[in-house]
Amino acid sequence: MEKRDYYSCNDKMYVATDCIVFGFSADELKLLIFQRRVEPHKGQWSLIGSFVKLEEDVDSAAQRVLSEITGLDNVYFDQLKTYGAAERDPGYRCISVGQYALIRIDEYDRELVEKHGAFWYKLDELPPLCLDHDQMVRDALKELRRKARYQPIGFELLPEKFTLPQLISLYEAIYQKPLDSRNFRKKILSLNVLIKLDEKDKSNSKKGAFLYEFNHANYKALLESGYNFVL
Amino acid sequence: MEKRDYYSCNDKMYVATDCIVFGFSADELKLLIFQRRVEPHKGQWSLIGSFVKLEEDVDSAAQRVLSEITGLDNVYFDQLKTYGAAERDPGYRCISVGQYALIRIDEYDRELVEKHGAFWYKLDELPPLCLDHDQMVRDALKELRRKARYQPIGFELLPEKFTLPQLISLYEAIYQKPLDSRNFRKKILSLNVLIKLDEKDKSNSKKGAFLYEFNHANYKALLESGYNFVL
DNA sequence: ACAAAAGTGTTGGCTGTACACCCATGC
DNA sequence: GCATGGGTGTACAGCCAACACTTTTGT
Repeated sequence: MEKRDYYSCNDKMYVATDCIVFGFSADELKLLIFQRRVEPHKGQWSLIGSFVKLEEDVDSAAQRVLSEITGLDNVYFDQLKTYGAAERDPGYRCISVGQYALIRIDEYDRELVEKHGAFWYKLDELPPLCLDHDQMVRDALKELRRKARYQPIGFELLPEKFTLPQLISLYEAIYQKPLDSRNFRKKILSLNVLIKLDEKDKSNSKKGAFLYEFNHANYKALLESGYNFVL
Repeated sequence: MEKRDYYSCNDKMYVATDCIVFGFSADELKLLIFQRRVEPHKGQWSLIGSFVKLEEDVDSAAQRVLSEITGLDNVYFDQLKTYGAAERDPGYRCISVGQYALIRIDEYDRELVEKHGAFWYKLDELPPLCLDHDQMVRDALKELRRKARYQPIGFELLPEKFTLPQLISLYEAIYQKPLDSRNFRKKILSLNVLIKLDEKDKSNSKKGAFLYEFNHANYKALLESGYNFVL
């Protein structure tokens, strides 16, 4: 960046971005964490993050990190909030922009993840994390629950083709409580954002469950014509 | 800060915080803005903000700025989102944590505000703002609308004692549409978070409207016992 | 034939919304 | 006595929540 610095009488500091990466498999919500590779707190469990570079958007930094560790390029992610307490990082003054990401757990690159020393942990078996990362996880889970009610972001956690029992089980995992399958089906189908396919998935039952796809066009139309639906 | 810098091979940058300051008077939502005093874009209209200092929380920086300009110490504010595009500020690489604040417009220090060259503008008569501040205002308004539905933050914009017609008019200003006063009264009174006083405010009518106070204890209890109310 | 998961409808209660008139007072 | 804003009640509709049985098919 060859620009003049107009602000040089003020303080500069590090800006990091940390990603709270959710996945879903075997009816459980999982989180991707790894062991910190820099001092201080080297070796402690940590969210996946990176410092933001001078010539890089904060969002690009999150995308870069996600892509480095999972091998995925088009991951859904969104900003959570920024953690800016003066003493949050003993390494030096550093603020962190928390972002939460949703990953189709069957698509990520297992080798790449392992090469980086990263692991998927069940949400309720998470070890303690370094710095304020535990707080970030709590905040992200709250935001995921909030957002999943108003936008069908849950689909980001499932494969392209999925069954209704899978979808129900995902929402049960997000809200940590059992849902009534009849009511759930009624609601979700009435939105007209699912395309029923002619295939069945028989991996979980002899009868087999019909596969569905998400209908992006209808969803967009729904949003534009007054989005007052709740899942 | 006399600490060792563990991260010195990474980039440092400026961190600013900008406040989207809402007020309410004469049935209109207003925003506090001022003319930027530093290059580049000196003299252009801008939100109220400051660089964050090394030894200062991001939130403290926002509080400091609000207090400097309005003379108020206990202003309600909350984080909106962080604006981190690499090219957002031509002065140098600088990310900004946007925070929105709600102010009782009758309590702030008029002289102090004027001394800083700040003004209250009606939301729909706002001049163009510098950098990405227009976007911040749009985002803040959206968040204010969202949040006002689930938490009675609207009260932060009214004096300690207020009338129901005032409260209705505030919500009409926030949502930019007329509300049905009977339904609004029913809903808000059923929450049991208002204390009816024996005083009337006769400044707007000969009959006079009863004054109310916000009942913080009942509100807290309501929140704790499963907060499923919507205004 | 039986086990195991998938799929399907109805009802009652509650909540949001639409709607119009009387009340109190100062002038 | 009249003009102005403050305050009140009812009826209908739509939505959410509760609830149990039939279907399919592989073994």
